[in-house]
Amino acid sequence: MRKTSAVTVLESLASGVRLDMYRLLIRKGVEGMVAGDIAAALDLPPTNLSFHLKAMTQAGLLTVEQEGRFQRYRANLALMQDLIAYLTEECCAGHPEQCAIPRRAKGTVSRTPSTARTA
Amino acid sequence: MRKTSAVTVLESLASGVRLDMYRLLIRKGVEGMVAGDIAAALDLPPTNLSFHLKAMTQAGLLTVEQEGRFQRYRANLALMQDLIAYLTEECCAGHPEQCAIPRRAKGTVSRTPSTARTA
DNA sequence: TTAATAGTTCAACGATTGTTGGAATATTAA
DNA sequence: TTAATATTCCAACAATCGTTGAACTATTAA
Repeated sequence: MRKTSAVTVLESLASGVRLDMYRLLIRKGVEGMVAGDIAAALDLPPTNLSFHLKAMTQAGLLTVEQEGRFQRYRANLALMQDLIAYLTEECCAGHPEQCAIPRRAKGTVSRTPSTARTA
Repeated sequence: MRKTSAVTVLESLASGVRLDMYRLLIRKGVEGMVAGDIAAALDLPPTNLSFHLKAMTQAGLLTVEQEGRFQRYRANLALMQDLIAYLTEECCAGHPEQCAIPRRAKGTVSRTPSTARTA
């Protein structure tokens, strides 16, 4: 992950509203949620919801898929894993015995339901 | 971790400068770095550096310890772990088989060099 | 004591962000 | 076709954020 991407992802999580949106969607997994249901769950006016959904989708944190007149949003789990790796990269470099952050084996790549952008 | 704390931590990482600062410090582990060396490494004017160090320290992401006329900063690894747990909490709730995010065993707590606030 | 070094605080400014209502677009139902 | 529903786009405004220079405090060296 590049720095600019990491900043964009972090920005798009750094607000109470967007954090709620992301956590709501990550719970739903592959099912995801349509925009209207997210609005209802979090009690947000549609304009505002759309603003945040767009920001998060552009950051890659969410994916969208059209379903008739609904838009279904899903959390992008792979990107979250990349972010976590970026944040903890080379933690305690050269002194793994001091380090409390769990390390992933090198080359470990996990399969994800869907990483592709739908938009 | 509470939502307000998570937002504060994410805000304090959501900028190129602060992300660089954090990643620099997490590499140093328990050694940490004094403010002047951080400024030199990232080529930042002291006023600006101090502004960001303060924000990150108040968010709990960094700890400070005075050493004579120097201030030594260290990354708070425990808080990063809490944040990661918060972000991935209840991922794919009820459908672990769909989920690509690695789960931590319940009750897993890792020892960290220092979690206490020094200031 | 005086001077130098390390770092923080303050005030100001420009830039960016979040929220809102209203208008626009797209899809489905009547 | 027309009307209703779902969602996005646009413009405006207030609020917040990041950067800077100048002034300040604390510690150490001369």
